[in-house]
Amino acid sequence: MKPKITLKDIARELEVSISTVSKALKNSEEISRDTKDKIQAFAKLYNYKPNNIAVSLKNRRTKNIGVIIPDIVHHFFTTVIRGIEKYANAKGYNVLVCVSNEGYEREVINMELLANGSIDGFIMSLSTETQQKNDYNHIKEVTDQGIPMVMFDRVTDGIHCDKVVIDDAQGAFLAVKKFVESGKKKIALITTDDYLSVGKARTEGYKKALSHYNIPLEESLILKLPSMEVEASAFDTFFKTQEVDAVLCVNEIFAIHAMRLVHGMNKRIPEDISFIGFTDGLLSKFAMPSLTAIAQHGELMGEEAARMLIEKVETENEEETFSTTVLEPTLIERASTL
Amino acid sequence: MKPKITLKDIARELEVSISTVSKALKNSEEISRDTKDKIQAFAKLYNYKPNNIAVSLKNRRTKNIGVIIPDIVHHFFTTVIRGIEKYANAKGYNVLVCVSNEGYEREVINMELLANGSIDGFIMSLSTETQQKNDYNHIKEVTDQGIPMVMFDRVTDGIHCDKVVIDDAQGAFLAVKKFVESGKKKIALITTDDYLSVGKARTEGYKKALSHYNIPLEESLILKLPSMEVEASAFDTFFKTQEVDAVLCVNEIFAIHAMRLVHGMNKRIPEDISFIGFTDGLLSKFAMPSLTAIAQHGELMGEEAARMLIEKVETENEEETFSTTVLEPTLIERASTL
DNA sequence: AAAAGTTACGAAAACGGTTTCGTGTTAATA
DNA sequence: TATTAACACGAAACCGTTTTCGTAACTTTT
Repeated sequence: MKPKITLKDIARELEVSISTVSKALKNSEEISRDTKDKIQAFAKLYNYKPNNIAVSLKNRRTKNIGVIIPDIVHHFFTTVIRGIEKYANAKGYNVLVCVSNEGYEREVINMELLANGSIDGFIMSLSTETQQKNDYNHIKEVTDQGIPMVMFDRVTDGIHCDKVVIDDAQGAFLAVKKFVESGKKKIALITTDDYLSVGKARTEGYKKALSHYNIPLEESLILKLPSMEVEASAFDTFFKTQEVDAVLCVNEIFAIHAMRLVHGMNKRIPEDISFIGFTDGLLSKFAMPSLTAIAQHGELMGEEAARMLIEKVETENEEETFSTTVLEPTLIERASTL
Repeated sequence: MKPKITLKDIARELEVSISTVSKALKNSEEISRDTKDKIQAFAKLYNYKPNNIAVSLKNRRTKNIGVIIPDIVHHFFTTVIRGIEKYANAKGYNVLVCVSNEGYEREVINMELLANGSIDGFIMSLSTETQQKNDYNHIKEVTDQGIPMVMFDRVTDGIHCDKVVIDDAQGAFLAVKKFVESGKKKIALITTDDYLSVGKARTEGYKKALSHYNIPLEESLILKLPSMEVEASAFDTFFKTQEVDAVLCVNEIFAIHAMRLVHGMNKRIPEDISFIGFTDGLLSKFAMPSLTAIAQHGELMGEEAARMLIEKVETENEEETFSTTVLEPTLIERASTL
């Protein structure tokens, strides 16, 4: 075991000052070729690497960006992280991921933790609990301190910062459009309660599309689940009592579950009932039949968020000016629609 | 915008020394009740929070643990992270996740980055490229520096450290056992090339089980794919040329893909051909028919890894003694087997 | 009343770097 | 030869904490 070597060690060993070593390792013009060669060789030999913590403390820059997501076991969020990593790594930034686990408490803890020096800026998506409580003081505190912040997907008007979202309403609109154009009339929506910003937007898009195509809105065709958990009985009674020929689901799981149920009822997919699901993830691709999906372009979203954040981090913030990037969703057609 | 407040600020404002402030905030006995009250009130008012970077530098402890995984868009790894987070957070540790993206280069970069002061210890799983190159010097360097390290799932004998794995051979054995007990005879294995430690172990378990049940091993029943990508044509010719009544796949994707193919060939699942897949993830649960799976208990694995790591981090390492925890896989029976 | 012990606080070093500003030595200029 | 400039390096401050040690001002003991 050879413990880490420091500038001081090198200085002592080579009988020069610490500042000389520091400069030599940065190839400073101030230091003679000879001395630099000697020091650099020594440093390489002993595999010297500067201590990040010390550098961060001195520079007041960490080259880390903090990401807080509600759930790591969730395809969409992981694709966003992938996008963030991609851009950030290319720019020489390190990504620290923390998980709020959909809870307010952990979101606060993680933010405070990272905010106290560990990162140069935040990228985050709100936990459901935070959105339900509608309490954003922990976030306001961070932005008030001048720490750059970008919110994505689950955002709020309550915070003044850069944002990147997809046009969820437009996604729902696209789905309904697809249904209508293939002759569907009784179009159902399976969603969660409105506490999630995205859920609300999707419902709006659904309604707008119906009215745009002159299809009367029937509230009974909207199934609202209290949470993201699949409640089998709710699905059951819904499909037993409602006449539908197309179903839009706000997530893959709902869609897959519904398709199974319908399959068991001896209806054909997509002829008798078509399906479209939000969040083009693994399940959509591998479902049986494969599920037509509204892609949310998580990776792109992540890249964009990282781009915005790093931009803010690296410019001396002259004036505070925030923008929101709205990504367009795309319909990925598969076997569950005509 | 109110920038962060430091000890120095408080000291200046209250006309005491920095040390007094520091002690007062830690409720030191050395400081009088009056002074402590005054300082604590002031600190609370201005929402003072110590700078983590400075504390880390001083204490040479970060309370962070670094996790390096090959892929974030992967259910198994995310469940492991969930387990790590669960244990680590409970112990007051923060988890920093970095992604090697299955590449050697990024694995090295991430390790060096985190190793230089950002974390107290590592939990990692090898990238495929690293396993292919069989080059572990970057890891050796870290452990040589005395930084605690726990490897999970994709581990190597080349590194001397704590490990936690599941008994992959046993998992394959369980699957074959299940097949045999339901009367299957022509048992196929779909796997990747042996460069992954886990793949090798699974193949071994498969072979061992066959011999245990006196079933002749037919190499032609083993389909080896060059990568994790599904090569449709390879699957196609395999199922067209081979007579099989049961298939064990090393991952969900292979299994789902094969099931689809077989479905299209008008064979019944599970009656004509049964399926079992490794890694009980989302796809297994929602496949059609649902897939009998070998659960790898990612969350448990994560918890165990975190436990081992924090144990090492917190004890003054008297002597170096390493252990490997082997988790037992479980067969989750679903509709794809009899 | 002198000696010893408390109490309450401050000075300073340390963590591991970066960076500004000197300064002694040599080389170039007047 | 005296003056100046270039060169090569070191001292020291600084980032924001923690912690050891020293000490002035009281209080207690004898």
